[in-house]
Amino acid sequence: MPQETNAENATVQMRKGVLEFCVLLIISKGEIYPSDIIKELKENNLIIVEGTLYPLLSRLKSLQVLEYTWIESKSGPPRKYYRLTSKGKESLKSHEKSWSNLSNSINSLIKKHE
Amino acid sequence: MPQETNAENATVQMRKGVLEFCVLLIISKGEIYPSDIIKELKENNLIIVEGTLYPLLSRLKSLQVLEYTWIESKSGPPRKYYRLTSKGKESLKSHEKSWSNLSNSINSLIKKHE
DNA sequence: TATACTACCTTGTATAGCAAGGTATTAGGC
DNA sequence: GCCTAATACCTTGCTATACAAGGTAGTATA
Repeated sequence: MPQETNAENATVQMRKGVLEFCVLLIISKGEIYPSDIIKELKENNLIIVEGTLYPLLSRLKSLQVLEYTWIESKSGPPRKYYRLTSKGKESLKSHEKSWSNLSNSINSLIKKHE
Repeated sequence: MPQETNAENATVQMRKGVLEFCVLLIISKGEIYPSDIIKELKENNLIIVEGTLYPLLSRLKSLQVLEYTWIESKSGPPRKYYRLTSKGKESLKSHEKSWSNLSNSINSLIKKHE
């Protein structure tokens, strides 16, 4: 149902803009497969679901920001282990700048208006 | 055209999730009309255009987060001066919490992965 | 061999930002 | 008085993307 009025909506909206950044951050640590990316995001209070992550990973793959290798699992079907390409490392850097600019802007707005 | 690959896209995406918060912050300082809201956002490096702001203000009005008064201008057509309702003040508080949670989550992700 | 679990992926819907274009009021030059 | 510019409000159509829900397939285990 549309037109949420409750408080949770604020959180949801804010998280949207930074998901790609968070995913790049996590992948930058080392090769990882989607289900574990979701787990790690949740541990950091950043909720995400499969229907969001898979299209995001595909998009980043087709933009040559990410690449992956199939690796067999000992406890189930094979997994796609993702890593950053060199383009991905550049992209992460620019996300980091964006984040730092954005949080500076907002923190200064907060200071001005309290 | 879709599928931006350049660095600016990161900034654009991130700003999206926090626009409502920024607008509430600015209005919380005192009555203000749309064109001046845009000016103030720009001064804080948060680009926004009319086609984004007017629908946002209407939405917040219909959710009873904002209210406005028409005030005559000495240099042009009359202006809608917006202010927060009591519901709006609550909403601002929850946005502030969301912002603080989100930036904590992300900053801890950054620390972990550097 | 059937069920549970893990892992991958797709489809349809709603939201929201933006580009572009439109209407109306006032001021100022002539 | 009349035309142009400036200011201010608003709408339409498009696109991107997050999510809910549901689907496919490989592996383990009872």
